[in-house]
Amino acid sequence: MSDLLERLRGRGWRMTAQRRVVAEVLDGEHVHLTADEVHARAVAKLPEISRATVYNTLGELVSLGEVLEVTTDKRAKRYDPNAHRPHHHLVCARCGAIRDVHPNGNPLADLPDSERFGFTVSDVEVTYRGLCPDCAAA
Amino acid sequence: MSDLLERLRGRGWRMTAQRRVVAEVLDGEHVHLTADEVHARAVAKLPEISRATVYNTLGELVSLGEVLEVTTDKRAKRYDPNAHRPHHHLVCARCGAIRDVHPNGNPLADLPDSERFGFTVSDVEVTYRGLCPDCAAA
DNA sequence: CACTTGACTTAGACATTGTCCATTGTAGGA
DNA sequence: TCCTACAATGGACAATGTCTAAGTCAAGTG
Ligand SMILES: [Mn+2]
Ligand SMILES: [Mn+2]
Ligand SMILES: [Zn+2]
Ligand SMILES: [Zn+2]
Repeated sequence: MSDLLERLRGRGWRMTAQRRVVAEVLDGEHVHLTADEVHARAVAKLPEISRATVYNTLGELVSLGEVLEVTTDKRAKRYDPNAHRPHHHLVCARCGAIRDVHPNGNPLADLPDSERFGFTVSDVEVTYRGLCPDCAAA
Repeated sequence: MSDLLERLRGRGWRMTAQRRVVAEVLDGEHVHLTADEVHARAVAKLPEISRATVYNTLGELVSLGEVLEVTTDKRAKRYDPNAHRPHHHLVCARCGAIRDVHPNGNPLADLPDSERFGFTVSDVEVTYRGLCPDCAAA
């Protein structure tokens, strides 16, 4: 994550202990934490960090394009550090586990003009749902 | 919507003024109202209907498969009476307008086994985003 | 290194969306 | 018409997210 911290510093970010900790928490593959989960993990490293700062920092990271906001469930937004390789999501309907996936083809091309209603279509999100191996076994 | 009411009566639903009004509100093409929007429209027809009843009734309609829950924005769930023809959604990123769309192809087939991580994949949701004609003009 | 300043953090109030429960009301059958 | 199980109600509560006023501090300046 020092890559991320370097980029942020280069963008004029003031480097604080709080921001460093949030950036550290958002590291890894298939990481899709809610704001409160980020806060809980950040508190473990920096007990006095506040909820508001976690929300603020996540919002800034999203604005900067360094983190994606994903809404695979109807409850809380999730924050995804894998912002550099476009991808979609596979979600377990039972336990909520989320994996990054890279489907073949281009779903944008599958939407004919007659189904665009004059919209300028620029983006598409695909969410696959099913049961993860553990939940399917149970 | 008397189709819907007939089906519901056939399923043993007790018919109340409240349920009738909620069913009436959920009629039409490209209808994707939030619970509070449904409540506001229901109140116009039946002033004493409560918020809890609207939530309860929507939940029941979803359980019965007569209405779909869609989460095209990160705020409130939306309720979609078009539950009988599978479809996806096209959303204006600026004003939130939502249209039902029917893309070509089968996105499930575009997810290779190597990208399924052992999941049993059963469903896929596709959300197209862009600007509606009005918002693109502005 | 000390100073300064505006950006950052904090705690908690507030807002929105949704759920739950005890009480009251009523649809529909006997 | 009466009964009763099911439904509606209002309000408390919960979860998630936003906002603000006041205090704090990173980092540039000299
Ligand atoms: Mn992801
Ligand atoms: Mn729809
Ligand atoms: Zn699972
Ligand atoms: Zn629009």
